[in-house]
Amino acid sequence: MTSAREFKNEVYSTFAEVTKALANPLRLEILDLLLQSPRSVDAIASAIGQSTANTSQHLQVLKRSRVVETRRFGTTIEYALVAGVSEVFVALRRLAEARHPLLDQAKRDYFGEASISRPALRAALASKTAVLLDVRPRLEFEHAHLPGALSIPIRELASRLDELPDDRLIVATCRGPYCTYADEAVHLIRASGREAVRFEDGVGEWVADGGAIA
Amino acid sequence: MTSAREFKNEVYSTFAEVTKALANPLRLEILDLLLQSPRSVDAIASAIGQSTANTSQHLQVLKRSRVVETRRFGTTIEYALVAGVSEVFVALRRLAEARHPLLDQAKRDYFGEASISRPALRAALASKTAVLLDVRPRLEFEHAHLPGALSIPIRELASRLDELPDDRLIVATCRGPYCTYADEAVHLIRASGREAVRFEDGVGEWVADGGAIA
DNA sequence: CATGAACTCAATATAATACTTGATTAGTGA
DNA sequence: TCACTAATCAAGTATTATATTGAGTTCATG
Repeated sequence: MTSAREFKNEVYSTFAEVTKALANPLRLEILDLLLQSPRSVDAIASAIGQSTANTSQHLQVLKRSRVVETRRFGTTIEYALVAGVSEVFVALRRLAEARHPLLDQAKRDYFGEASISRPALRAALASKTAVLLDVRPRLEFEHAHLPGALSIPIRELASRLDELPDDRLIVATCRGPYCTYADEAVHLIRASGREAVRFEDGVGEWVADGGAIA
Repeated sequence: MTSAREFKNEVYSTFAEVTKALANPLRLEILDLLLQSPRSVDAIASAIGQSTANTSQHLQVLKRSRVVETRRFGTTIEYALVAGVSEVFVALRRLAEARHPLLDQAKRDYFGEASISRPALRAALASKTAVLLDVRPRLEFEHAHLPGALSIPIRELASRLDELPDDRLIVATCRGPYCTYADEAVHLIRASGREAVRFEDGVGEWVADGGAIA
């Protein structure tokens, strides 16, 4: 019979297997990507700027602690978040931001763009004074998006600016608060003479908080 | 001007400072203790069965990542959780348990005790067919407890059994699902001829979920 | 100001992690 | 079967984390 102390050791060690999987910047970046949609190893590797081998090894770590799961399609293997992970991820990010206001500061310093909050966005959409523009790649948009959002991937935006109304505020959104696509979009749209701001959160936060998705 | 990649590195590295603090079994056990009430270094050290020096160093890690904070009282220094941490901790524990059913299994195998769920407890308390007994140390009880709970610390329970009603179900609760005091209490109370079960969660979970506290 | 208690710090040995390189496996299609 | 692509594995090195020991602080009290 094991002692109560051994039992505790086992419990907290098992618990720590999950937290250790989250204890690495690259793996957090990977989870942030997977929060949007499942991806292949190669796609993740190029998104985070790492070698395939290194990316694969990080993915093994996440898989071993059952934070992600895999499906095979021919020669490619698709990694996806396990249910329940997105809630923890978003909660953790909130905590990190509350403890380190510099995160927010760094973002502001770097981009200097205006952003719109969730309640303000809701109000603006309801009164039809704004439209929501999702600039993520088509696949991610199709996987999940906010209701009423327009989809123009950032790569196509420059050539499709004429699809945007010019009498409303354009609210650009992408993966999350650290995704820079929305900021690029704001630049582009403003250059065309329209008004634009970025959504201060992102699709990930909204969905994790139970926001309706289409 | 920093590149978008450097900005991302900074963001996820800062983020990982928090997750790294959680990536160790002893530190998780410490957080589980602090979820109940603030404590001195010595108290934590003896609770987790580690040297004062080692405990102090783990606490420094938690403090550096701003997961805990300190207050000095004379020669003793009290460590406490920072606001927002308990939510993350409980969410993480849920995820860990969902991924590792063995945790639950191990608990059941070891204790073999019956437990009562939250809705069932609410109903039983409302109909006055059960009383809730909190067996944590007095200080923790005073720091926060569930409404209507009776307080008899586990050490005093054997000599105070006559304070318990003998016509109602006694529901024992302590810190959390891995705290073994509640199981010991159930043993003792059953030996006195009364009916007893443990509460399947613990005070920590209930409070983190917004349950009313006295 | 000397003492003891509560805690922190510094130095060390050991163990675990991260990233690279190059080899290997699994599946696809000519 | 052969070549090609996607992914994993294995080995080596550099870095980082952990627990122990013993010394050093800080503060209340006589």
